[in-house]
Amino acid sequence: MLTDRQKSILDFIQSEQREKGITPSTREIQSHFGFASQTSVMQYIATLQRKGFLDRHARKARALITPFQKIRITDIPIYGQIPAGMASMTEQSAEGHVSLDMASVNASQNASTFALRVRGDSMIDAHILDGDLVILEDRKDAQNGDIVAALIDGETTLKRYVVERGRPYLKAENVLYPDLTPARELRIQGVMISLIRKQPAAPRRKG
Amino acid sequence: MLTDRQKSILDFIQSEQREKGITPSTREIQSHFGFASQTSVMQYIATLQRKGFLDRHARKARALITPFQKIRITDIPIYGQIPAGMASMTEQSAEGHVSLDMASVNASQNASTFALRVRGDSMIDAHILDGDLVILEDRKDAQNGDIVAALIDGETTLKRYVVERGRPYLKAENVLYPDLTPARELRIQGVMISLIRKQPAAPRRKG
DNA sequence: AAATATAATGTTCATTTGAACATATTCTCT
DNA sequence: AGAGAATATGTTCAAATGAACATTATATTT
Repeated sequence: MLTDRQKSILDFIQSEQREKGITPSTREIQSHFGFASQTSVMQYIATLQRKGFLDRHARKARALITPFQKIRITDIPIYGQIPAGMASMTEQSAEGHVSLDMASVNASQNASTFALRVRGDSMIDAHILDGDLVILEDRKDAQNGDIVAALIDGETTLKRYVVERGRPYLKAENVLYPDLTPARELRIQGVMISLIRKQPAAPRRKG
Repeated sequence: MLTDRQKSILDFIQSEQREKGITPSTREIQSHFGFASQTSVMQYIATLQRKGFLDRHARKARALITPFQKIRITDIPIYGQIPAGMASMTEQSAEGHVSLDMASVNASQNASTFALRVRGDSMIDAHILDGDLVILEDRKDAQNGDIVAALIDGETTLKRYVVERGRPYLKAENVLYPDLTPARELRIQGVMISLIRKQPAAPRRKG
């Protein structure tokens, strides 16, 4: 799709954008590649733009827009504990954010996502540990077998959603924990799509 | 920390950066706020910079750097299998990238990182599954108990690094797998700092 | 042999853009 | 009352920057 030369110009623009926070001017690109004329650069920019590898604002300074900027990076809000009620699940109550590209977490284009900090080991057999960050898609429906954040009888938990003989219940992935069958209602707040774990540093001694 | 007016100027710069991909020029900021003089803008920029809310490249066009850009988002290359030899662990041999903020993966400022796609279940007792993406810091030294990618007798694996009576070996976190004691050499290629898992969609039926 | 895409040079121009200077008003905190 | 910060104006200048024009050369494809 791109010639070697074209790719190297694009790479340069991207790396400058990354490292310095601003895109290079035509003259900076020119001098980096040792061109005797800016026109060369203008031609490369035009080509890259035509081929869709670069966007820009004409007649503005340093107004190149690299695809790197376009990698859709989402800011996912992290909730320590979802309060009982969706209304309060606003940006304000978030305890932080994690930023990453949609593709790496299975997120579909339009779905809104949020993250939960896992407390306890009730999902340990699903290899979800205390402290893990679980990323969920904001959905009200789940398939049998999905791991969901659900509001059950006024409290929110992360469990596996299981339907048996038409009746849904929440299953803990730890034999020490009981299944939760909803007395009144079972409201799904999100479906798990991904997990992020920070590996703790090794303790002084280890068995 | 910031006055209302200062905050509104910063907000404008950030929102332009987000929406258009480039930061506004002083004159654009001027006209947006209806200032009769650019000097006002220059003063705000100086103040925001002094207070640490804005960075910039002096004497360059559209060279403001907003904190939003500063969330250091790293592109971590993903290797399917580390080839036996560090030389070939270049960007070229990467099978993809994951982009996320350093803070979410425990990465220290200067360390270089890479990711490995886990194959097999030899680390399942450490809750690392087949298909998981393990993020490692590019380090040659490890502490007893760290999970590492290591080159042992010519092959690379992900195992726990254990030192016993002064002798290091690699321990699988699965009783079905044997410990690996290096016959010749044990070269550490990286220390695990984080893990990313894509949760597979629930299968049709689930037990 | 003709056509087309890629790659490069040299020059000139108009506009965009950041920067500096002197000055003034309002507000808050001593 | 006075100091200092925040907010604002008006003007001028030099440098940075994108854009256009005419030309040339080398590949690759038709």
